[in-house]
Amino acid sequence: MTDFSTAILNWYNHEKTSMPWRDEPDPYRIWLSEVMLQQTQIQTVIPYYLKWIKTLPTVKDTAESSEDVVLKLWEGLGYYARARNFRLACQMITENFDGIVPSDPIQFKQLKGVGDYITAAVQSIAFGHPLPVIDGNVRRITSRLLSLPHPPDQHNEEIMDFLTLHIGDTQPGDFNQGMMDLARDVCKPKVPLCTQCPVSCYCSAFSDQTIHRYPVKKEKKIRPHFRVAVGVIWKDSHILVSKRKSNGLLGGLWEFPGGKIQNGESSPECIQRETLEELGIHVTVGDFIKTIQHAYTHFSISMDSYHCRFQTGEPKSIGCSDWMWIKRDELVSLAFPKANHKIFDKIPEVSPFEN
DNA sequence: GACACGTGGGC
DNA sequence: TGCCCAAGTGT
Repeated sequence: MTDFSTAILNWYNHEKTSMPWRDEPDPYRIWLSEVMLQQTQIQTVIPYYLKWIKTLPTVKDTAESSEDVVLKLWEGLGYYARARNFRLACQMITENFDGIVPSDPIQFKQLKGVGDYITAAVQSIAFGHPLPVIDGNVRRITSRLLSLPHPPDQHNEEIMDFLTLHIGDTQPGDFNQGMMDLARDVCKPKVPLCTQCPVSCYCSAFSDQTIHRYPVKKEKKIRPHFRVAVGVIWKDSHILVSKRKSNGLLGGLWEFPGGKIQNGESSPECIQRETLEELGIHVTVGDFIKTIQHAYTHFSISMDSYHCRFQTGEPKSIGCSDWMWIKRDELVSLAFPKANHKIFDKIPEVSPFEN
């Protein structure tokens, strides 16, 4: 136990904020919270976490659930592979470990969606293994403590050495959470509150008055912009939705058929081409509905939507994993990316092609 | 090691 | 408004 680790633990025990999974004895629930917290802030996670443990309270429940149920619970959280992998990992535990979350870090890390961070977090918090977590918060605070001269990704070894020196073997979970909480609440990205920091006396950047230089930033990349067109395809009072292939962007979620607009192509032409390519059907394009702007992390889109009338062909899953005709009111029960809800809100109860 | 992979909030 | 940031993992 070093003076530094004592300062972290004292701060943590005094300032500890309440979260539904904090002091939770069940490794499954701690693990679920860590999966949801990847690249996602606490206030966003809380309602999703509570809904999940109410619906799927144990490893066995998640292992026996369907992918659709899991994606519906995750709808709006983003990074949907997390949900698919967590379900697969629970199935692995049911089959190989008798439904018990492994307390051996080597075995635990074999599970789908479990990397260095999740392993260290769950194994330290739930089982007391002295494994340091390295997340975005820890990288930032360590960059400042040690005045690391390059972006933190290039200093993994120094960061790990520093944490290994201080984590101790009596309260590794509290130390890890203390480091993350302190970095989040005090050693903030833009305006660090150094006067409130219990470890400023150990901080190289603070003593040099160069906090603002750290962490050293990587060069940023430009994000491409895509134009997309989709059709709300009517056959009598039903509309057609297709399910995206289960890997890749928004994998396994339902959407309106459509795709990227090609050079020189109009939105209606794009919809006719995409519905033929993806589903093997012919449609006519009717009234324009609206255009939606949506920004993802690595690209942005503008999406035109049109009412369409189904003409000929029997839908086939060519460029998608599934399709179905649904009534307008059934749409609310489906897993849907947020952008498509904005179109859904504009859809009338009855087909615009009815008399 | 670089890139794909979502979404909401802050300023 | 546009850009940055947030409890990472898989390929």
